[in-house]
Formats: sequence, structure tokens, C-alpha cells
Amino acid sequence: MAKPVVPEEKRRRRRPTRGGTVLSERLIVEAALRLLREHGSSGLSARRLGLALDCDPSTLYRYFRGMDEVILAIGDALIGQALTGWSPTGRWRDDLRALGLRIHAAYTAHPQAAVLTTSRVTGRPNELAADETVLSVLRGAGLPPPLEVRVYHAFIDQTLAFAALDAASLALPNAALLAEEEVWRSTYARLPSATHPHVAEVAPLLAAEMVGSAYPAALELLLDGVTLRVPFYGTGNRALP
Amino acid sequence: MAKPVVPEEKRRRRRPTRGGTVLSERLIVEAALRLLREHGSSGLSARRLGLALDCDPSTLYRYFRGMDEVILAIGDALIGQALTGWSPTGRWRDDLRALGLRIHAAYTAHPQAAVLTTSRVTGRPNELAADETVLSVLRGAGLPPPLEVRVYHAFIDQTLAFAALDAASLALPNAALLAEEEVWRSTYARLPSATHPHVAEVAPLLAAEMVGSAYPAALELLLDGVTLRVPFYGTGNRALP
DNA sequence: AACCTAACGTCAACCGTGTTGGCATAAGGG
DNA sequence: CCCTTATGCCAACACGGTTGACGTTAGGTT
Repeated sequence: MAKPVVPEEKRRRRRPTRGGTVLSERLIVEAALRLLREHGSSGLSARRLGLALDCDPSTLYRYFRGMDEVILAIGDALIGQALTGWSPTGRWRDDLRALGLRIHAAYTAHPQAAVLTTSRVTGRPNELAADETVLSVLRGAGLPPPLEVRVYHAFIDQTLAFAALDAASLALPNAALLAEEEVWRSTYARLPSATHPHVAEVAPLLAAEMVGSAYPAALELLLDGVTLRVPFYGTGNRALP
Repeated sequence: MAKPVVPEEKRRRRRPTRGGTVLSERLIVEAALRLLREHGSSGLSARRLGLALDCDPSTLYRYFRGMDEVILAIGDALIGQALTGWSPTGRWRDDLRALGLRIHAAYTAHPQAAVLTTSRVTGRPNELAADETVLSVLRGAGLPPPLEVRVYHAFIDQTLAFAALDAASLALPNAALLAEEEVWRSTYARLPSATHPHVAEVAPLLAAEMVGSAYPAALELLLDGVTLRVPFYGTGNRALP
């Protein structure tokens, strides 16, 4: 039988829960974000969500087909946050950099949620808007369309991939986080130069470097590569695979 | 109380399970990889593992402290696969490219497993060996040490991040996979040019581009950026953030 | 060769998870 | 004012990780 989930805009009869609150997709997504922040990326469950909203877990199935759909809704909310209030300057390189950093920041601001959503394609409105924006900025570089699309793909996937990776570190439960820091301090910093000479040589630099995100640096390197391929800029237009 | 997990090399008394097989970390990891491939990235469970090995689920706790430790062991096995049989040519750019592609390939060859392990730092032997190898190759570029470490960070994290992202797509259960393909076909390909002109304009190119991995292209762009910063090569040595 | 200890496999149980079918109730259009 | 049905609630199911108690047998010791 078809699942009777009523789309948000068609909702008419709204009955308060036993707690007195009237539910909505917005409220549920906000509660989910709160839960994720407080209990970690595995801390989102139908039961806990019901507890937080003071309603029965099964009630959520009137709003979403399942927990997976809740997660997709959270993802679209994050993309929305990334783009609200931004406007282009017209300089494609600055704009692309700003877009990448904003998207990355929006995800890593909610690491526990980002872990669950970053690698999902939703086709929801905010996602579509983001793609349109990136493409419109990239147009300013004046690349031939096939290359433009390839660069678009590399740029957006690099941004999302780093967001996911960095979010995963930030979202680790405290115990695992301390364990990883301990690995860096005790294992990497004390590797014998007999077996791992190169690691040993730059160990202090590594310890300082690896705590942060590599995204800004990786983004800059990618932008360099794009600049090299802008017509009439560089002569070394190597073919992109 | 301290968990009485005996390290693999200290194992002496080995009793066969009711099925007659004698367990080991190796056997368990192999069974886990098989399970993941067959049942998807959420298909690894202690019970199923017990079923596959014909032993009680709780037996696994004699070998690993919990399912999480099983996952870390799987991750180190994948890194090991990536590097076995590889040797450097001495040309840093070719070697770095080869290393990146091999690591990416090793993970995406086991996408369901990669999803679980890519963003974990284990400090296990194979991981350490991989880091040493990458650093030794990068040494050939002759960058000043602080820059070398920064490039190392960008390179390794970009590789792992793309591996995770691409693995996530490949590991989607069939239903979700078809759903995403449908999103690309029905939503993206038919976006009205009134609201999304740039997407609409390159829609056919997008459909062809987005099915594959952007990693090779992103890697090439990153290598370009590094090349620009090699001493005595380019003049535009922009500062890396 | 006998033995004794602990390593390791097994069993049963606990609690948390997503999800569903049936039921009750009150909201809101007529 | 009433009646339909949207929507919240309840109980139950199958599955998940993990653990504590219990046997049993392998292997070192004597």
C-alpha cells in the first residue's frame, strides 16, 4: 500500500501532541539537529526524536517515510544555510573560493549531521540552487563547456568530500577523539627513523599540520589548476583525464 | 575490568568452532569483507558474522573489543592492498599520481567496507607505511619542509576524502542507487531554464560527467598546483593558506 | 602419562533500534 | 452541528551490540 505521507504544504488538520506542541517538518529537523549535536552522529533515533518532541516515535512516520528521509531533509537544510546571504563579486576565482569555504563551513558547523548527509544526492530545492550558483560562477572563467563541467564536478565533489572527511573527525565521540589524538602523539611522533625516516624527520611539522583541515590548501591548489587552463592564460594546457 | 582480548601473535590454544574451522583475525576480516560486499555497508553485524563463520556472535569478542575494532582492522587491510607490489619510478609527479590512484582504487574496490573505514585514523602498521611512502615520494619535489607537509596533508586527505565519497555512491543499496539515478534523469535533466539556466544549458554534459569519479581530474588539478610551487619552476608562488 | 589452568567457544539475556497495523480522537470543511 | 479522516498513540515484531556465566578442551607443567 502507498505510504500516506502528506507533503508539508498540504497539511491542514494539525493536532497538538500530548505535550501540546504542533509538529512540522521544520520542528522535526531542528530537533534532529539538536539531538545530533548533543548525542553524536549515532545519537539520532526515532525514539529519541519522539522523546525530544514529546510525541510517539511512530508519529514521525506521518511526516517522513522513514529515518532516512529525515536525514535527507537535514542535508538540504544545511545546504540552504550555506548559501543564504551570499552574493557573487564577479571575480570567478574569489567567488568559487568563497562558495567552497561556505559550503565546507556549513557542513562542519554541524559535524554530526554532516557525517550522515554529505554523500547523499537529494535533488531537493536547496541542492539544486547550489549547483546552479556554482555553475553560474564558473561560467565567468570562460572555459569550454566540457572542461567547465569537468571542473564543476571536481570542485563540488572536492568540497563535499572534504566536508565529509573533516566532519567525521569533528563528530567522533570524545573517547575516540582522544584516542586519535593519542595516536598522533604517541605513535606518529615517536616513530623510529630507522623504519620511517621521512615521517620522523617532519614529525613536529606533521603534528601541527594535521590537526586542522586541509581543505583551504587543497582548494587553492585546485584553483591554481583551473587558472592554468583558462584560455589565453597559461601555455601548458595539459589534457584533463 | 580490562577486556581480555589476546593479541593475535600471542594466541596459542586454538579450539575449532562447532563448524570445525579455527578462527583468526584474518579469517574474520575476510568474512567481514564478504558480508559487506553481499549485504551492503550496513550488512555487517556480529550475528551475521557469527553465522558466516559458523560460530557464536560473542566469540568475536575474543578477537576484537567490539565491532568498531573489526572495522578498523578492515581499514588497515585495505590500505595494505593498495600498496603491495608498488615501487616508485623516481618521478615525483608520476609516483604521486600512481599512489593516489592506487589508494583510491583499493578503497572503491570494496565500497561497502570503505564507507565504514575511510575516515578513521588507526595508527596500524599499513597506515604508517603508506604515510612514509607518500612523504618519501613528495620529498622528490624539493619543496621546503613546511610546504611539503602542507601538500602532503592536502594530497592524502583529498585521496581519502574522494575515496569515501565515491565509495558511498558505489555502496548504496540498489533501491537508493536507482533512486539517485532517477534524480539525475528526471530532476536535473528536466530543470526549467527559467529558474536554473546554467544547469539546463549543460544538462547532457552533466549527466555524462557525474556518473564517474571526479578524483582523477581533481588529482591532476592538485598536481598542477604543486608543480607551480616547485622551486625554480613557476614565478607565481602564491602563499598557500 | 596425568593433571590443572585458563583460553576460548557457547548460551541466554538485556536493552536499544526501525518500523508497522490497529485504534482513538479531535480538527476543520460542509 | 456533524461527520470524515488526518494524525497522534500504543503494542508488537525482528533485528542490532554487548555481556556475564558456564563448559570444555588444548597445552604447558610436573
